Order: sequence, then C-alpha cells, then structure tokens
Amino acid sequence: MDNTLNQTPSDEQIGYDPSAVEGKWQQSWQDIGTNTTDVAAAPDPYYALMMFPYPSAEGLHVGNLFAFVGNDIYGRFQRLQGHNVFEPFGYDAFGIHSENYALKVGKHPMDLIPQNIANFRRQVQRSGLMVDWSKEVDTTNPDYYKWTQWVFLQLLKQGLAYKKQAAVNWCPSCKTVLANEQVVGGACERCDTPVEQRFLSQWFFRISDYAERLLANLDSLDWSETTKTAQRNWIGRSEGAEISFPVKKAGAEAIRVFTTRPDTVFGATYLVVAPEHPLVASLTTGVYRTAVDQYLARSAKQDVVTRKSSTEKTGVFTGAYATNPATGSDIPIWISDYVLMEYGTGAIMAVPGHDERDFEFAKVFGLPIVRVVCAQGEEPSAPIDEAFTENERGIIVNSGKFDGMTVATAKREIIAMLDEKGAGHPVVNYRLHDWCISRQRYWGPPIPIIYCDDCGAVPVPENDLPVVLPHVEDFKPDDSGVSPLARHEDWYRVPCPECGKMARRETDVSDTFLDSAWYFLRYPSVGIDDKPFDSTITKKWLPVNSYIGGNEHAVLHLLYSRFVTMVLNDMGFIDFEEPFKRFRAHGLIIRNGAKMSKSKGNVVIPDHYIEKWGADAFRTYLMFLGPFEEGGDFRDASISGVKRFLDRLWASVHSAVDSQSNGPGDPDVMRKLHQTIRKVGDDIPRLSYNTAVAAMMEYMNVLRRGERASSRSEVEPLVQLASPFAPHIAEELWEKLGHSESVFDAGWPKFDSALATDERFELAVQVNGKTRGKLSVPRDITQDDAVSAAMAEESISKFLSGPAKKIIFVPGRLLNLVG
RNA sequence: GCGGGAGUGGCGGAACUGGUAGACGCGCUGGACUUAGGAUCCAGUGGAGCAAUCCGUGGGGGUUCGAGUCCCCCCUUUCGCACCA
Repeated sequence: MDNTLNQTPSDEQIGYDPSAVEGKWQQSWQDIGTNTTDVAAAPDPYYALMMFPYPSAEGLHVGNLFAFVGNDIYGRFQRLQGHNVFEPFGYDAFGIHSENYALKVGKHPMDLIPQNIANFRRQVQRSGLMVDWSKEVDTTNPDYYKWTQWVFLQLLKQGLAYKKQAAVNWCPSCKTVLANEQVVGGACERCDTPVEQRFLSQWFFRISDYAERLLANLDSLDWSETTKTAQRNWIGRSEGAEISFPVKKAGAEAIRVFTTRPDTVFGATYLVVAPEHPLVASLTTGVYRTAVDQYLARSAKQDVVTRKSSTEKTGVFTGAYATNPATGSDIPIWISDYVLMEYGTGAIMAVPGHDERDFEFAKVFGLPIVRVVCAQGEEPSAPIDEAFTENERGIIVNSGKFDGMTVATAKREIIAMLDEKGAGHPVVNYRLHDWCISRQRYWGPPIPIIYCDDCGAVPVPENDLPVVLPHVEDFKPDDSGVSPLARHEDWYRVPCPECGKMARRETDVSDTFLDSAWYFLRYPSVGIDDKPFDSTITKKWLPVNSYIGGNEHAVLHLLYSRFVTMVLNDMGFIDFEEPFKRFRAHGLIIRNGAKMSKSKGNVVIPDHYIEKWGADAFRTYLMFLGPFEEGGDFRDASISGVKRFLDRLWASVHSAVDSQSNGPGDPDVMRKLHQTIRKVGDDIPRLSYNTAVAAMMEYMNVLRRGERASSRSEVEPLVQLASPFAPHIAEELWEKLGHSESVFDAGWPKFDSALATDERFELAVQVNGKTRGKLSVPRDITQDDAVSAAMAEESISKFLSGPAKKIIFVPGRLLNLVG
C-alpha cells in the first residue's frame, strides 16, 4: 500500500492511508446503496436538506463544503438515532451567473453546465456526503423546469401573477437590461456607460398579499432569531394612517398620503409626490410646466441604483396647493425623487419639524418649519434647528385641542378626528414589494405565456409543458435591444392555444429564485414524470425537518419558498404552509483572518486538501475551526491537529483489536467515555460541532494515558461518535472491530449516567469571591462538611480573619466564604 | 443613518440558565527516540514575580457573596438594508 503522506510513517500509522480507505468506502456505499433512501417505504422519515449550490466553473468552494459537511453530520447523526434520513443534492444552475460566465469564456451554458455539474458531483462524492444520488435535481433540466413553469401557471390561476410596467436598469451602450448587481456606481460594470432607467412590461407575483401571513407564521418557526429578524425587517410592517389632502383646484382628485406619524399632521407644511405619481400632470400649472418636465426627465433618466443612493434633496414646485385637513390652511405641493412611488401611496405629507428628510428638503427650498412635538419642559415656540424625531417622550404642541397629549395618544385621537371628517383612517403598510420574476435574459425557464392579438395573454396549457429553452448560439445581448429569445421568430411564433391564430410566446425567462422556491418539493419525487410531486410521498417527507444554508439567502430565497408553499397549500396541493420546520444558517469561512477571493489568490481548493489530508481530516477540520453558525478562520497549519487525532483513533482501535483487549475498560476511562457520549450527543443537535470534536480529542487524551493498550469497550463507542465527522475511517475501523453492517446502521452508543458520574468531585473554594483552592470531596458533601474541610486548609483559611459571616454553597460546584 | 452580529493568550477558539476564565487544537520551549526529523512520544506554555501573591475577557461606570456572561454609556469591527414617510 502506498502512503503518500509520510515517507516513513511511524509504526502506529502504518495502514492508515486516507485515500485508500476513502476510495474503498465510497465505492462500497455506492455498490450497496448505503445512502439510498427508500422514500416510499421509510417508516421514520427525516429530511435533512442543505441549500443546493450554483455549480460554478471553479468547482466547489470551501464555503459550500463547509455547509454541506455541517448538514451531513447532522443528517448522519439523525440516522444514528434511528431515522430514515434523506439527504439529497442538486444544482441551481440557471441564472445570470452562469450566463455571464459563459459569455466571458465564449462557451454555451448548455455545454458548460453539464461539465460543471459533473465536477461538482465528483467533488461532493469524494467529500463523503451521505447523499442519495438517485434523487438529483438540476434546475436546467426540462424535466425539472417543466414544473417550475407549472408553478408559474398555478400562481397565475390563483390570480397571483400579473403584468405591469416596471423600471429596469438599461445600459444604452450594451443595449441590455442589467441586474442591480451589474450596476456599479451608476454605470454599467462592463463598459462604464451611465445606466438609464427604462420601463418594461414585466410579470410579478403578488407576494405582498401574503405579507401578514409571512410575518405572523415566523413566530412559530424553529429558525435562528437573526434570520427571523431579517425577514421581519424585510416585510417591514408599519402602522400608520392614510390621510387625504384635498387639492385646491376644481374637480381635482385629493392626494392620499401614508404616514406613521399622524400625530404630526398639524405640522405638515407641504406635500411631496413622487415623480412617477399619476397626478403629477394634472397638478402642474402653467408657468411651472417647463421646470416640472425638466425635473421629470432628469429623474426618469437616472438609474435605480444611484437615484436611491444619493441623499441630496432635489425637487420642483407644481404650482398647486392642497388643504391640510387638520389646520385648514393651504400648503404647496412639490415633486421630489426622495419620495418613492413603490412605497405607501407615492405621496407624503411633509413635516419638516419632525422628519429629517423633510427638514433637509425644507431647508433647501425655504419651506416653513412648524414645531408640533416638544420634549418635556421645552418651549413650544422654541426654534427648530434639527428635526425632532423622538416620539417616546414627546408632547404634542401647536395642535389645537390635542396639545399636551403624548405622541401615542395623539396618534389615536388625531386619526379618530380625521376619520370623522372622512379625511383619514388607520392603515398598515408593508415594505415588501411584489416579486418581479421577469428576466430579459436567455439562461432561464421561458415564462409559459403566449400573447394572442385576440385572446390576450394566454397561459400555455399544462399538457404542452415544458416550453423548452431552445439551444441558440446568439444568447448574447446585442444591438437589437430585445431579450435574446425575441430574436428567434421560429421559436416564438406559435399558434394561440385558444383560437389557433398565430401568436407570440413570452420571450422573457423567469427569475432563478423561482427555480429554488420549490426544489425541496421535487427531491423526494424525482423520477415521477407526470406530476411535480407525488402527494403521498410529499405527505410523508415534508415539511423539511432540517434546513441548512447561507445567511445571504435569509431573506429572498427563504421568503419566496415560504410564499410558494403557502400558495400551493391554499390550492390544496400540499397540506402544510411552511416548508422548513427548522432552519439554521452557517457562518462564513475566512482564511488567515482575511476574506477569500480569487484576486488575492487565497482561495481554499477542497481537492488539494483532500488529496493531502484525506476527506475525513478535511471535514473534521472544517467543523473544528470555529462554531458552525459563525464560521471561522481557515489556517492550513491547524489541520495537522485533526489528522493526528484520526491517526490516534486508527492506532487505538488497531491496538485494541490486535491485542485482543476485550476487558470491561478502566473505570476512569469509562467515566470519561460516557461523559463524552453525552457531550457529543448534546453538541451535534445544536450544531456545536467544534466542541463535539474537542470533546472527542479530550477523550482520546484520557484514553492514551498510561502505557497499556486500550480495550475495545473503550474505543468502539468512539468510532461511533466520530462517524458523522469522519465517515470513511469510521466504517473501516468498524469493520476492523468485526462488524459486517455499516456503522451508520449500528445506532448511537448508549449513555449510562451511572458510569458517567464520579463519587468525588473538585469543589472550588472561594473567599470573598476569589478562588483560593480546590478540594476533592464526595459528590454529596453537605455544606457543613464542606466548610470544615475548607477551613482545615491553611492555604484557604489564612484569607479569613475569623469565621465566615456568610456562606454560599452551590452543591457540586463551589463554596464561597464571605468574611 | 437604520437593523443584525462580534471584540477573550502569539493564533483559531472553549466557558449551556451569573459560579474554578483560557477546554480542545495550532504555534512555541525543553526533553526522549534518532544518521536525520517537517514523523512519533513525554513535559511545559495568559502576563508580572525567586516566591507568597498580584494583574488579566475592547474602554468607563453599576448590580451581586461572585460578572466574559446582567444593566447604562462609549470605542472598534463586520455583515445586511440603504431617502420605506
């Protein structure tokens, strides 16, 4: 056997050749089907899911592997607890990422993706994940995206898909639509041309209809709080009021505004509407028209990204006035791009005294600033030199009969007053916008719609799915100014499914997030061709028991998946409305204290490490380098510690088996063993993998004390404990121990609390809170005995001048003598 | 600006509900075995001090018999969202 790791291995190491052991067991798992789940028969299903990766050309990133291994350990542990664990794998292979890369290297994504997938599969297999390879998913496969298109049609059927004009980033030089991340500092990332805003007709999903439910359900989910908070913030529920301001012009429509501070309505000294507001044209009067038109043209040209990031206030007066329903006075109506059409009503009442943005705007344009909220003891007429936004301790002033009220009371009372006049009512607003799923791109599933001059937008009949993405050579954006598929008349010209007249396919493709919003439903049903998911299998396996993935998807992917699941639930396809019972986000891996990047050349390439150290050592090191949910710092030098641990594990098992030490085990060692069984069993479910590994190392140190060979009762359970981390060596040693079944079908070692506890323990003795000594005492020692034992120690009693005035005794822990 | 984290030896990190700070590992120092050692094994390793002891968890206050952990103020750092009314 050739050992490439050490030129002259020590006696103990002879025989442990990770690459040979790992190759052997990977082959065996495949041959025997160790990791294949019988989804129909499994009596005790457990679905351990990890976020599927985008299969990049560079191959598996160590961050991916970190996540996968973390999930794998969890899944393997659940299997050892007796569950039938299903751990599938797949590829999120559509999207702008792949498309851009294909453009860059001048290859076609349809050629590139299968290569990348093959490479990913190879890398994942050699990492020893417990993946059921019979259930692979590839989002670019027509057998998969057929059902992505089906999902779209279901949403359409429910009235949750609609079309509207929306702004996109447009590069006038590349003549193409850009994603937000392709806009750098207001310019196209490729050619540096300033990006413009264009309006295209696009498909949206009405996720905002589900805002309240998406928010409310969060409370009952077993997700990390940080992720839930991110979702709550994204949904952005805010309570306030909608208030109408009548326009001073015959027949004009009133302007409706949304505010969270109705208590400040007496301080509203002007109104602002967004440049895109539908009333802009009718509000603008004669002499102001030129200025308004100029302003509108200017903001229309500006790209979405810079417009939202610049904070300097610009605006223009319409010439029109509205009446403040609280004060009855007339206030001017302005237009400014600091008001967003997408939020609220696209119009605001400006209260410069109590809103920073309004204050800035008022300063720039010399508009009146009125104080309507005071801090306790402040003079109501005091001048305002910055917006006073405090509302906890604020008192209402200059607001007629509402003066003296707290902000909270005034909110209620003023809404009631406006409501009575028919000028306002309470409203809840959400930040969450509808989900735009149209992409003017090539590399995605075509949206299954056909436009007919007579019948309008007609859904492709479900029987006609999939609408196959054609293999076209010119998927690159060019001067034509349309999405790539729109250049292929032979593809988009089809008869209308309703009337048969020649019609035109939708040439946009759907967002990649739609592909990943339902893939977990597909996995258990892979292989079933006539439906997206089988209802019996789905009932058995879903919702997902445990989901692990990156926090970069804390918001969008998880929210979209929840939304799609709710809709399918409402339609009766599934009987649950939340897809992931438990979700945990893993941390980020950095290297030597710095972020990894290709340009810095400090990227960890898993293949290299697996070749050098073996997959088991690499896996275990990844889990050991830091807390799983926080990530950690990858340092090459540190892997050796983990490798040494595996070497010792190998040596201990071999010496126990070869020396036929079949005795009961040393009591001290057995105590530590049972403490370790408990610790590892507690740590794995809470993803505290680093401390689980440390505990096993600690046990190894105890095991190795003294000269004697270990007995098999001391080492055998350790093989089981280590198996989720280092599955290959565990299988090999399990076989060496004489077992013929897989270690993963052998269960988890039994914890015996009687064996784990010692009759004596170390009592920490403190004097005035400072530790002054440790005493080895019986576990059930009484307080009095403990005190006398402590006082008998000169090194302790010397810190006390007399008898202790107060004694704090924590049984099993410490004694504190206060003098 | 708003929101979420995080600051502990030379380094990565332990310390679950306040209760022996620094587990485990890397590195380092010394030793053993060796032709050799980047292998293996043994011992040591927060700082100061010969020692008793003192000081130590970003900084400053506080609560407590006792604070890395709880409360208040501040600093640094990182991630996310960025004019959301």
